[in-house]
Amino acid sequence: MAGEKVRNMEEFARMSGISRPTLSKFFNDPTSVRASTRSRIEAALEQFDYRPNIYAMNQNRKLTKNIGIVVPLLSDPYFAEIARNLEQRCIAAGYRPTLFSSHGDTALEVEVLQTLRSLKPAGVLLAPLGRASDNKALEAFCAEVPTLIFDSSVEEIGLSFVGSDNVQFTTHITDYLCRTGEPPCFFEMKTPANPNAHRRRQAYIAAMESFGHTPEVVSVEGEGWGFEEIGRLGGHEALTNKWFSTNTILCSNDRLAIGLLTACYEQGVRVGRGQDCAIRVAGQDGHPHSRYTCPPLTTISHNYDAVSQTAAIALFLAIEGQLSPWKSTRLEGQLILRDSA
Amino acid sequence: MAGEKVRNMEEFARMSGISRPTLSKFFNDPTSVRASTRSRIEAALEQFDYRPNIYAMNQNRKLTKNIGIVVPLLSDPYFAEIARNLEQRCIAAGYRPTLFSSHGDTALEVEVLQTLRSLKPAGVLLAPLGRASDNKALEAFCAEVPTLIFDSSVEEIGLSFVGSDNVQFTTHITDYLCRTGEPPCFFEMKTPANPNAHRRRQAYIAAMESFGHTPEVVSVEGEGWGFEEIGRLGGHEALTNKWFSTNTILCSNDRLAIGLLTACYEQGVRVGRGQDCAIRVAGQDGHPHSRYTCPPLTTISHNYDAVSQTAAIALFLAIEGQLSPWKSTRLEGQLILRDSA
DNA sequence: ATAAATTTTTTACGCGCGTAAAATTTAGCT
DNA sequence: AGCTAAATTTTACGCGCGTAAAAAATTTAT
Repeated sequence: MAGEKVRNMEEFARMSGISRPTLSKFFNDPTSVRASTRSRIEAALEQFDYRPNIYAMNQNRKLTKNIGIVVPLLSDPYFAEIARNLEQRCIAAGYRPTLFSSHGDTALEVEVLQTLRSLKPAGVLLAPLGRASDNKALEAFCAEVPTLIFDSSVEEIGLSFVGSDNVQFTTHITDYLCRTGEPPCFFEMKTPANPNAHRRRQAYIAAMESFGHTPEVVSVEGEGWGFEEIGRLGGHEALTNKWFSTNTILCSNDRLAIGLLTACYEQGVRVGRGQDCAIRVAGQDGHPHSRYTCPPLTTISHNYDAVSQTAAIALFLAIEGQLSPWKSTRLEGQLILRDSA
Repeated sequence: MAGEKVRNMEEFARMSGISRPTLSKFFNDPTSVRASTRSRIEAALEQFDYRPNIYAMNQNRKLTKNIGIVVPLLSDPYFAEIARNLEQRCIAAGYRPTLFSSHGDTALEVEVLQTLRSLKPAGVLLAPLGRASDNKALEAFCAEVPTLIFDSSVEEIGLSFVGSDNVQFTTHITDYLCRTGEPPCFFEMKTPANPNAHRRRQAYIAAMESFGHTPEVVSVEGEGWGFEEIGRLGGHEALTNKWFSTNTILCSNDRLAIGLLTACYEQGVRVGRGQDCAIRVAGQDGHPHSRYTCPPLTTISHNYDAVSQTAAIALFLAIEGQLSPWKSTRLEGQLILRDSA
């Protein structure tokens, strides 16, 4: 690790007494050389400080070891968490992940894809913006680069899709709410950013009807990715105008719920399942912050680990040649019972 | 933009009728060629789909256009937000930023620096882990790569330091709390992750003494970067054992405050400045989430824009040869009054 | 021990672009 | 128009490594 610096592979070949092409093979895949050779190289790496020049490496290689990870909004801890998880898995598998965020902006997402193209990645893990995505650009990109879509599906694009089973999410938590109190109203954005929201609304309606209740959907205005503020403002409006027909509110996602909780606080409405509480609020996503709201938020959580593992493994297999037909994998979530509902 | 693909610069030279060396100059810096030539090249770029191969580009260039951005924990929205801000500034200035997170782990921070080395970046914007950083590794890195330290200072390392004026932060908010109610106790981690926390404690003590009050510091156990949980558990302990000598609590940072608010909720302690409230809680940082706590958190906010602008500009100047002596810039924060205090 | 299979070495070329130096063209100015 | 300064073209080499092919060495099997 420490030791005198070596300028290039040729010099390292001389110093270590191993031919350059063999070293090249080693750095490309350590298991591709005989075990005895490998240990000789590793011993030399201890003595000398040498790392291959990544630019020269990637220049002629048909396939780099780069993997791009793209999320719609890195400042959302949910995406930050899943990105971290994916990043670690890529490193563990010997790839070089690079993190990108579309920052909730269509044009930026397209730019990220452009940047990604020039990185010549072996593969890409992409969570699209959703409704705001430039679908043609996505399609063109997927045709060029092996891309696995996660979180938010966009038709049958890319290698496969891995995400959560939104229908199960909403059905499950709706069922819980119905069994433990008044049936819930559904609180959502009128023009949600991604298709998961539509699935959740539909699942809510279907679940309510199957339980013999009348679904009540409250859709509030608001554009963009500032969900908390949309939830807060929408919450104020809904509370003031008594749009909620029952004392239980299921939010389309946790960030909206967080905003609604703030609105409730600001209107002096007590939230929780206690006798002294006026309404119950539940979210969906298992957002990292949901534990720390007041009251702590009852929600149904993504299986972060399973989603990222499934996505990563599917991409690795595709990169390594194990092509399988397009498939959609949707993982179940887990109900997290807290004080808010 | 759209049009037939061109394989390399030579082919693009033929197609556009402009010599390859001139194109090379153009792609390195568009303003370095005559305006008429520039517009001819830009016209050709509209017709043909060509982007220089970044690997070939960076192979021989003494200085790449890469800039590394390193934060200690990307899943903390505060760092995510400042990283986003820096990223945009780099792009606007014609650089290629790459985002890294140390994920709160010393070994990972060292690994990130290793990875960064092989990227041969023109410069790096680095927010160190702080106490957990491997200072020798940081020093060695800074000696090799132009590095601007931000957020959390580590001796006189790198080009310069840009961050917030923690003394001003704490003095200002302590003053506010003293003027509007009982003087605050100070709530912090016993072994904080970064040096800013020490400055804040000291500034609190100094401020209290200068106002003629007795400082009361409550330090709670807890390791790592799960500040909310540390604040919640420590909050329970402090409330149960009546460690707070006044009804006002100034937290070392917002995430700790968020955890404390949850503890208060769980113990049925009403927080706010109303008559019916038992205690007041304030934070420090202007965390993106602080608006949505219940009650919304009174805090003193970093000047995100100014910090990132100052940091970015300082780095750009250094990269472009305008070397100036090491300097520490600490920017003032702005008090944000909300319901919690 | 000998042949066969595998691995390593030798040799050699090319990737796409940066960059230097000299020759040539173009623009700016009186 | 004529001159100078600046920009562009021509020519040519090199960066560090991937990779192919053939020769040599090593390991494994018989």
